[in-house]
Amino acid sequence: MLSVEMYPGLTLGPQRIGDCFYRDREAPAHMSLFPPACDMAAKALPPRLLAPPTIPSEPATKTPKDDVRMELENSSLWKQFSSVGTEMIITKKGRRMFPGLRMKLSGLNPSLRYILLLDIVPLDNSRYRFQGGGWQAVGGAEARLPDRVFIHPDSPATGAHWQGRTISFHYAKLTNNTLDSQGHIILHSLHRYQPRVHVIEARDVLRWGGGQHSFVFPETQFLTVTAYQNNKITELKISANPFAKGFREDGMNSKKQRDARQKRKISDLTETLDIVNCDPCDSAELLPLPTSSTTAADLQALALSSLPQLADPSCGYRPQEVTRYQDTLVPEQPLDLGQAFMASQMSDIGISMANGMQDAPRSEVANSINERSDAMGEPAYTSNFPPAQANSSSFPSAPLSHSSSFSSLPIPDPLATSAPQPSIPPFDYPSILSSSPTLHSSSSSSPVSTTPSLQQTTFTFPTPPPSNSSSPQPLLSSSSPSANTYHTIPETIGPHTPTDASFPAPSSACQSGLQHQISTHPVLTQPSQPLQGEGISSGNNSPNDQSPAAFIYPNILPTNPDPVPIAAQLLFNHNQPPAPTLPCPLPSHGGATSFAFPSVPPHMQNLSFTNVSPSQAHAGLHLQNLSHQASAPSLAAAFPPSSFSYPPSSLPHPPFQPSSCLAVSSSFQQSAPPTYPQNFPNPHASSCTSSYPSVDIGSMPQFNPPAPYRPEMVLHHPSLLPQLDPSLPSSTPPPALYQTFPSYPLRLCQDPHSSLSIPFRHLYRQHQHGHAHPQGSYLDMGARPVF
DNA sequence: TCAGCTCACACTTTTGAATAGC
DNA sequence: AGCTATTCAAAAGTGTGAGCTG
Repeated sequence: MLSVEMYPGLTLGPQRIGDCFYRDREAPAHMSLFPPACDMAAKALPPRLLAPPTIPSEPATKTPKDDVRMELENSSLWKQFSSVGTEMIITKKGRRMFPGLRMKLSGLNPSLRYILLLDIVPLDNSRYRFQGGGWQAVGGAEARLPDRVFIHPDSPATGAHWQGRTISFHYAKLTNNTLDSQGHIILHSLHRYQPRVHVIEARDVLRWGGGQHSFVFPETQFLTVTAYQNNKITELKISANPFAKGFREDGMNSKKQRDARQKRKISDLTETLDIVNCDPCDSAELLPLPTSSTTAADLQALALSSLPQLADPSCGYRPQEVTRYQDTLVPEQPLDLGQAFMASQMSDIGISMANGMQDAPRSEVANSINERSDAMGEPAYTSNFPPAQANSSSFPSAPLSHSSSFSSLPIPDPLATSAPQPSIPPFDYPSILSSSPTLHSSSSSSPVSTTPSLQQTTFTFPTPPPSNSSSPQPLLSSSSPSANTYHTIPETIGPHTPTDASFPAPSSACQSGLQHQISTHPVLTQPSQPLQGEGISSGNNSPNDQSPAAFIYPNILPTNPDPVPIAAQLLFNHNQPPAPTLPCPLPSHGGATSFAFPSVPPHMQNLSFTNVSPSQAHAGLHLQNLSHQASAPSLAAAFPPSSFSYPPSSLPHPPFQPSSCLAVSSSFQQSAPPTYPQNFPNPHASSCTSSYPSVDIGSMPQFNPPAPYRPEMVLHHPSLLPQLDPSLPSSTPPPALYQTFPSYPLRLCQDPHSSLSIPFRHLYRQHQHGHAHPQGSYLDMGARPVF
C-alpha cells in the first residue's frame, strides 16, 4: 500500500520532530528518529532563535505522552484506495475527502484539553500526470500555497472527549482555489499529499504546550485531481461513498440510467424537430450514433425497459425530465457559514474570541452535526476490487480489519526529509518544544540505536540506503508490531512546523557528496537497526524482509525528467552571511525571487534570490528533488508489477532516497558542520527535538520556498494575546510560551464548537506577506476579528 | 490538439425545522 | 407545557460529461 516508498519525497520537516519519532505500538519507549544533526542544527541557531525555556511542567500537564496513540479507524478503506492510488477531487468550492479521516485516540489525559489539527503536506516537489495507467512525475511542483490547518471543530476538548468517540475530519474540505475564502485546505491539483493529524495539549486555546503528537498514516496519502483519472478509483469511490450511490450499477444515476435519460432527451428533441418539421413521430430512427459503450439498440432497449412509464414517443410528448431539467437549475450555493472566512484576511493575524462566542449557537449546531457525522461511519465498504494486486504487495498480511492494521511507522515530513532539515529547528513552537519529556530521554539514548534518526531510518524508510548495505526497507509492515497504530513522540513543535524541503542542504554540487555521506553513514548503512531495543528486523516483520513492491504507490512512476539537485540550504543561509549566489538552486516554488524577509535577522534579510534562474529555481530547494532523483528507482520499486514500468534492475539497489529524517539529518550532519555558526544553541539540554530552537527558519519566507510545505502557526504571540482575549483569565503564559519568535500568523476561524468560547476552526498559515516585528514575524491582524 | 479545469446535472444523503403524538 | 418521534423540504455531497481554456 502506500508508504514512504510510494512517496519517495515524503519527508516530514525536520522541525516536525514528532514526525521524526516513532513509537511502535509495542515499543515501550519513544523512538527518536531525529538524527544527531538536530542537535547540531540547534547549536547552530542563534540564541534568539532558541526555543524558550522549558515550561515548568505541571503535574496536571504530565500526560502519558508515551501512551498517546492514534488508530486510523477506516484504515481498511484507505488501504483499498491506496492500493490503487488514492485520488482526491479538489474543486473550487471545496471538496470533502473520501475516504475521510476517522481515527481513535487513546492515551490522552482525560482531564486535559487537547487541540486536534489536520494539515496536509506535499509529499514531494513533483507534479504528476496519469499516463499509461499510472502516475508519472512530469515536472516540478506548483508554487506553494497558503498553508492552512484544519482544526477539529471540537477543539479544544478534553482527553476524555477525544478518546470517547471516533474523531473525524470529514468536515475538512480541499480546494484548488488559491483565493479560497472558505477556509478550506488549499492544494494543488496533480500533486501528492499526505494528511497529518496533530494532537496538541492545550491549557487553553491560547496556551498550547505540554507536548504535541503528530500522526501520519501512509495509507492516507493521495493525489489531488480535478477529475478522476483512474477508473478504479472512481469505481471505489462509487462503491464506498453513499453520496455516489446513485452511480452504482443499480443506482438511478448509473450508466444505464443516464444513457436512457440521454436517449429520452434525444428522442424528445427529435420529436420536437419532427413537430417543427411536421414529420411523423419516428424518433427512434433518429437516434444518435451509439456511444462507445452502448449501441443505439441498447440505448433504446434501455430506455424502454428502464422507463416503462415513458410514454410512447408520440408527437408532442415531453418527457418529464425535460421539465425537471428546467426546474432544477442549480441554485447558487450559499456560503458555508460553518467555514470561517479568512482568505481576505490572509494578511492579518488574530484570534477572535468574541466572534467565536457570538457564534455559540451555531457552534453548538455545528458541534452536534459534527458529532452526528462522526457517528456516521463510512459505509461498510464492500470492495469490488480485491486488495490483491496492490494490496498483496502493499499490505501483504495486513488484515483489512475495521481498525487500522497498517504498521505504525511514522512518516517523516516529506519535504523536510528530503532536505537536511534537521539542522533547522522550528521557530514557532516554543512552548511545545519545551515540554516534551520524551525528547530528553531519547537524547540520552545511544546515538545509534536510540537516536530518532536511526530509528526512523530503520523503520520509516524502506527505501534502501544509497549504499549496498541494505535492501529496500518497506516502510510499513503489516506484521509489524506497531501495526494499526501510529504513535509518535510528543513533538516539541507545532503542527505548523515547517515541513518543506527548504531546509538547508549541501550545495547542489554536494549532492553526490551528500549521497555519499548518506551511504557511508554508519546509521544509514544499518537499516535494520532495532528500534529502541525492539527487534524489528527479525522475521517477516523486518522492513528488510518486505519486498520492494510491498509499499508502493500504485502507478506512480518517477519519471521526472528533471531531477533537481539538492537545493539551497536554509541552514547555510541561516548560519552564514548571505552569499551573492546561493550554493544551491533555489526552489522554484512560490517565486523564490520575491521573498519577503520580515522576521529574518538583518543579515538574512539581505539575502537575495534574484540570481536564481528559473531552472535553478525549479530545481528547487527540495531535497525532495534529490530524493526524487535518487528515489526514482526506489519509487519504481514500489510500484506494483502490473503498473510498474520502471526498470526492475534498479530495484535491488535503488539510490538512496533521502526521504527520511535520518537521511537528511545524517547528510546534513556530516556536511553541514563546517558551516554551522557557533552561535547555535546547545542542544545538549535535550534531544534533538527538545533542543530545537523555537525559531523556525522555515517561517522566514525567503527561506521558505513555496514548494516545500511549511505549515506554521503563531498561536502565542505575546503582543497579540491581550487583543485576542483580554477577558481570559489572567493565566499569563509562561514567558517561554510567548517568547519572541518569527513565525507565520495563526489564523483562527469561527469555532463551531458550542462549548468553547474560542472561535477557531481553521488555522491559517501565511508564508509570505508577514510583517517584521521585534518579537517575530507575524501578519498584521489590525485588531480585526478573524473568522 | 489536448490535458486539465469548470460547471451544470441528476442522484443521494444529511440536516434541521415543522408537525404530530404522548 | 415539555419531550420525543416522524415527516419533509432544503442543503449539501457525489461522479459524470460537456464545454471551456491555455
